[in-house]
Amino acid sequence: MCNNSGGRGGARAARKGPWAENEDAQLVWFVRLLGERRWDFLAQVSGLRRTGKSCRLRWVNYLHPGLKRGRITADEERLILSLHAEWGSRWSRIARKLPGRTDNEIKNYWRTHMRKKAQEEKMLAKKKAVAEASSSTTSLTTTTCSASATATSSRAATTEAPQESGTSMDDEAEEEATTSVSEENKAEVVQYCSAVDIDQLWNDIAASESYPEMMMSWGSAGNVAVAAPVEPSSPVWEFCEDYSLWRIDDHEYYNKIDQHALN
DNA sequence: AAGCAGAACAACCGCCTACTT
DNA sequence: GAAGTAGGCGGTTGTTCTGCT
Repeated sequence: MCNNSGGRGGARAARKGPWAENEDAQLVWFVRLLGERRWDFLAQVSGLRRTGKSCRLRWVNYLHPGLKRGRITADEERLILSLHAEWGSRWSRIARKLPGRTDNEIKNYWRTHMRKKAQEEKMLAKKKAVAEASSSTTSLTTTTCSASATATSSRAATTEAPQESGTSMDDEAEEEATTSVSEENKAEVVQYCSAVDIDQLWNDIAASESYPEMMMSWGSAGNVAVAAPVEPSSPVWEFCEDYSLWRIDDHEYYNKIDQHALN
């Protein structure tokens, strides 16, 4: 029903594969400007040769400022386990209970860790059941298998806790340091964006027959990096350019952030 | 150092639902 | 109410990273 390329007049073939840094920067810039909506439109006017879907996914899973990077902690794992036991594969729902984690992240984590554990437990239980007298163990259902798997995994997670929690502490400290800076930066962005009423902007865009040209005139034209100096110069873009905003998991980036905060 | 296997992560695809016209 | 569209979701695949031999 919904075609990926969607939107009006999308003649160019959408680009696929890994995102380049300039694409990320471009996306961040336009999301800050236009908000997290109308992804097809955003994809079109930003000059990114990506589908709206792809843009949204990139933003939600990788570029969103609220994202927590680093390994899933023992606490998070326990939460995932219990929520998965309750809701099943409702990843987005589970993700809402884990601030800073995306459904994709949790889904991947489950695939690589938990499912394997669950399967192992299942196999063990099966072997055990076969080994034992078949008469007494006929009531071993799939449900109980997975339940025991969950319980065991949970226990395993607890034993791993010391090592993992150490990492998470570091991550949290690091994240906290970053957050304070990004808040500062956000303030700059908000200050800039508040100069323009975004809703009014959307209305104007909707009313305009030639909105792509209108947007292009802002300096997208397929390359914000080059066109960025157009008036008014965006603090977002400057920040992206100077501090590689898109590489939010990069330690070097964090260091730069800290330096930026001190200046 | 090279090769391999498994883990981790990023991205795409297809379907579904909610919303708009 | 029907049709079309945008966005969200879960499943899956492809790529990169990491540790081991």
